[in-house]
Amino acid sequence: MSQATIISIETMRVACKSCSLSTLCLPMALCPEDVERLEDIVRHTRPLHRGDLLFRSGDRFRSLYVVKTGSLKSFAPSPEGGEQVLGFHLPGEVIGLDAIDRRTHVCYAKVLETSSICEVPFQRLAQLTAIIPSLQHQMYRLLSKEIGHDTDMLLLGKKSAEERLAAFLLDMSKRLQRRGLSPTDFHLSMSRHEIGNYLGLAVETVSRIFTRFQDDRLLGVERKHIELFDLDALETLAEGMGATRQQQQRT
Amino acid sequence: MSQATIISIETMRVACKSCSLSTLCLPMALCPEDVERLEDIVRHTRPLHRGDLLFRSGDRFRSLYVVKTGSLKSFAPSPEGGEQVLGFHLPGEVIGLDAIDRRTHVCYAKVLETSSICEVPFQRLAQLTAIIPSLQHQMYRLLSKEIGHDTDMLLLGKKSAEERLAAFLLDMSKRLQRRGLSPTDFHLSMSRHEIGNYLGLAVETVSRIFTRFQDDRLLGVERKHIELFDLDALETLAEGMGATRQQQQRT
DNA sequence: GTCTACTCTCGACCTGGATCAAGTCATGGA
DNA sequence: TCCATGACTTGATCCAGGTCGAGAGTAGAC
Repeated sequence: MSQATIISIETMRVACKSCSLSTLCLPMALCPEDVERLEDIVRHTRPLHRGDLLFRSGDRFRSLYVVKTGSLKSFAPSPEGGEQVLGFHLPGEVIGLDAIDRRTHVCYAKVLETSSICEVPFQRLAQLTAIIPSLQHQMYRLLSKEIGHDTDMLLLGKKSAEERLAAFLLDMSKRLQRRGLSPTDFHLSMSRHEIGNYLGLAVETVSRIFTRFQDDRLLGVERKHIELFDLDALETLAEGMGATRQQQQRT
Repeated sequence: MSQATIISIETMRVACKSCSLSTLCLPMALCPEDVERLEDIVRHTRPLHRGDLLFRSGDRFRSLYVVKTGSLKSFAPSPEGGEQVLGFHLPGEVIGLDAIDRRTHVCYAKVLETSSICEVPFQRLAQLTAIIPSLQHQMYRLLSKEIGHDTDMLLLGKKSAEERLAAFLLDMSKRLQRRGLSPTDFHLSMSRHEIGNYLGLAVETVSRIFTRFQDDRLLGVERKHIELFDLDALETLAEGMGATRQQQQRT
C-alpha cells in the first residue's frame, strides 16, 4: 500500500492567521505578510480518523506535521513484535522533527481520535526560515524544546511508578492548558495500555496507581475522563519528594 | 564565584579547516570561504581540567560548545540533593542545544578529563545559518539528531539492566568509531557511579554486569579500560533478544 | 614510604512492580 | 435483546535489581 492511500492529501488554502493555534505553532511572532508566506506552503489534509497512520517507519521524510485538533501517538516497532510508544501529540504540537536528520521516518504516527493536521513541506519551510529570521529562531526553539522535553522524559525513566504517572498527568495538564483548555478536567484519548507502554509500566500498575491516587483524593477518574484535584500534591509526588523513600543516587 | 572565573576564555584564532573533527562538527560540507566565516565566530578556550564546570544550571545561554578533545558529562541537580547524569559528551559533539529554547542552561556540564572546547556564540551562528544554507541544514540535522538520540535513550529506560549496559557500551563504541578511534578497545572516562546514574542502575548492578559480561567472554574490563570481544552478541543483548525473557508489551 | 579517601567488587537480603489469573464493565453488532 | 469483544480493575505470586554491609584494590597527599 502506497503512502498516498493512507493519508489522502487534498491541497487547499488554509488560514494560519485565523487559526486559534497560531500562538503555539510556527507563525508565532511573525508579522502578517510573513504569516501569508507561511500559509502559501502549508497544506491541509482532510480529517483523519482513529487508527489512521499519518506516516510509517521507513517513509521518506518530506514534511513536518502540526496537529490542529485531535491527538496522535507515535511509536516504534520493538524487536519482539510489540510496539513502543514514544509520545503523544496534542493540538499545536509539531510531529516529525526527529526525521530531519535521517531523511526517513523511524517511527509510526497513529491517530488516536478524529484529528485535523497541517502538513508543512520541510524543504520549503527551510527556505522560508532563511529569509524570515524570526521564523528561523522559532524553528531553533521548537527543536530545542523537543530536546528538553525528551530529556525530561529521560529523567522520568528513573523514577518510581507513582512519580511517573504523576509527572505524566501534570505534563498533559500543562500542555492542555497552553492550548487554552482546562488543566484540571480533561479527556485522555489514549488507553491505559498506551499510557503504561509510554511510561514503561504494566497496564495493571497504571490502573492500580490511578485507583490509589483516587483513594488519596488527588484526582477523580471515570474511564478516560480525568479530574485533577490537587495539582500541588501531584507536583510534589512527581518531583520525587513523595513519602519517605529518599536518598537519591549520588555521583 | 562568577562564571568568568570558571572557564577563563581566551579568544584566539582557531582553524576549523585544519581540525580533525571538521567532518563531524559544524563545518561539515561547507566550502572553504564559508568555513572561514565560521572560524571568525568560533572562540577557543584554554584546556579545561577534570572537575571544571563549562556552565552551570541557571547560567544565561549564549553559546554552543563543541568538544575538541577530552570528554564531559552533563547533569541536573535532583531535588533530593543528588545529581542526575543526563549524558556524556565526546569529541566532535555539540553541547548546549537544549538551552536554546529556554535561554538559560538547565543543567551543569562538567569536564571528566583534560579537554579542549570550542565556543560558538549562538546569535552569530544563527546569523550565519541564514546566509549559508548548508550550515542551516547542518544545524537542523544536528538538532534533529539530538532528538533521535534522546529518543533512543528513552527506549533504553524500559529495558533490563543487561540490555542497558550493552546498549551503553555499543553507543560509546559507535561514537568513538565515528571520530576514528577503536570501537572495541577504549577508555571510559566516567566512573561506574556515573554510568549507573546515567543508566538508572545502582553502582553494584553495573559492577556485577561488567563481571558477568566478562565471564561470558563478551568483553574484558580492567578498571576503566574496556575491550569489546563480541559486538554482535552485545548488539543482540541490547536489542532485547537476550535469553528467553520475551513477549514485549503490546498496545 | 604511610595515610586517607575513593572506587570497585561481591554476598545477603528486601521490595517495587511485573506477571499471572480472574473477574467486571462498556460498547457495538446481529 | 443478547452476545462478543475489548478495556479496565483487582488480587496473588514472583523476581530483577536496589539496598546494606563489608572488603579489596588504587591513587593522590605529604
